[in-house]
Amino acid sequence: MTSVQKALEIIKRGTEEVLIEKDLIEKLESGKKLRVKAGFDPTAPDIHLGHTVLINKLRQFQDLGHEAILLIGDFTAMIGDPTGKSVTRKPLSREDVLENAKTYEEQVFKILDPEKTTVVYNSEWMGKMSAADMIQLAAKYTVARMLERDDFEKRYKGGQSIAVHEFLYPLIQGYDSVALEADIELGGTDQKFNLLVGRELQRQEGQSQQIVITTPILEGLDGVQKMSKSLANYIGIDEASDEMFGKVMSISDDLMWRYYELLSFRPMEEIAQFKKDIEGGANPRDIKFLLGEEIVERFHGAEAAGKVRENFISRFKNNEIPEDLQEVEVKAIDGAIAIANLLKEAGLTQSTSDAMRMIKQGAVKKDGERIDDKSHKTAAGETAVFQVGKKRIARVSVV
RNA sequence: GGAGGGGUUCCCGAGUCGUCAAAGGGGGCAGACUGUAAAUCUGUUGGCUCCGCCUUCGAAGGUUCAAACCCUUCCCCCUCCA
Repeated sequence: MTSVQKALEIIKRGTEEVLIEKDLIEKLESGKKLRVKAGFDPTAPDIHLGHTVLINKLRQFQDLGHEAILLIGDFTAMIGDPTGKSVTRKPLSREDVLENAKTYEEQVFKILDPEKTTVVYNSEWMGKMSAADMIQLAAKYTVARMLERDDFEKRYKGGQSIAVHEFLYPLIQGYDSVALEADIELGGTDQKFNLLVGRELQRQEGQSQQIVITTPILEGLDGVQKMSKSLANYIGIDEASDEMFGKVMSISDDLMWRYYELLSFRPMEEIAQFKKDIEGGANPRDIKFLLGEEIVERFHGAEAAGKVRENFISRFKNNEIPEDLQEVEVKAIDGAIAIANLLKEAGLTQSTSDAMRMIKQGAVKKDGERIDDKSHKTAAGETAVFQVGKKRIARVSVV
């Protein structure tokens, strides 16, 4: 296998589409250091593993010796979001954008090598553009072709509104590729249209057209819907190591392979071997341990990764209470507090009604002892570990 | 501008004056079984000072002993016509 073939194999792993593969091979064969662009809107600074699929791909290019260009879409973010969501997002202030971008960079550099990454802001060139320039840019694309975009088409046919400025977003994103002379652009599958506009604009400028590589949208912990904060099915890269590990352990075995493909840097041959091991009787849980450890190591370092498995086993298998758990203080009324109120005040249940339900269902434990008496009280001065189910736990002091 | 249809608890979706905190499904949570997997079974899914009470059915008023269901006004959404 030639080095180009090897590179191609790494690049294609876990991607949805590569357009056009033949041209990619050509670019790789040229031996040139390729400029690989990936854009981010600095609107939501909290990155979760779903976002890292793309960043991982960028990292792989870095490892292959190419130049990673992290484009922060500060210009676009300041105008507002065009994705056709019913609620128009409020435009961000310059300060918000810069603040978010900074957070973004910090998080992204847990995956990317900062030394080999070029960070650029599209306000750099877009901010200088005059109205006349903008019109000229708009002249390069037709309405008919704009309407080819999936969501535009749907909305147009469905009689829903499309604001004129929404047509400008693909153009701006495409122009970014012209300004950067990108060889390759990475994006989620939902970005495909925008990425292709980049190719078209580059062609008109007489540039070599960028290769478009789309990555799939990662499923969340439920294995069905896309990972997102609002669906509460995500693993944030800032989460505590035990938490992160626990969440990885909670995914289904089927989903594990998806995560391996998109989130792990282990070679695919090794992953294939894991599958064989399981067929031969290995416990899938142990293979999942390895995935969890790799992910924890990436975001928390080797030391943290060395401990998570042990913590996990002692807590869930041996039912031990973890050492560093959340400490909460709760105020007593007349020298004591009823169990339902304590749980609610400690944030372990949503309401006292919810707490009552949990008690009835046998989900509540105090220092490891199940509590099924809802009139149970805890006196002021007492400190105990309270649990609701397996996941909610805290050390509560009554004051 | 004209005609019609609709807004119900996290989502979908029944209900159309009392027996409705509101069927059913989905999702969530919890218990059992496990590997905090899957599958399965069970329970639960507005709030509270929790064997009882309080507040919900787009909003505000009104009729009634009693309304999610009837009336009025308003807000929003959808379909068709122009």
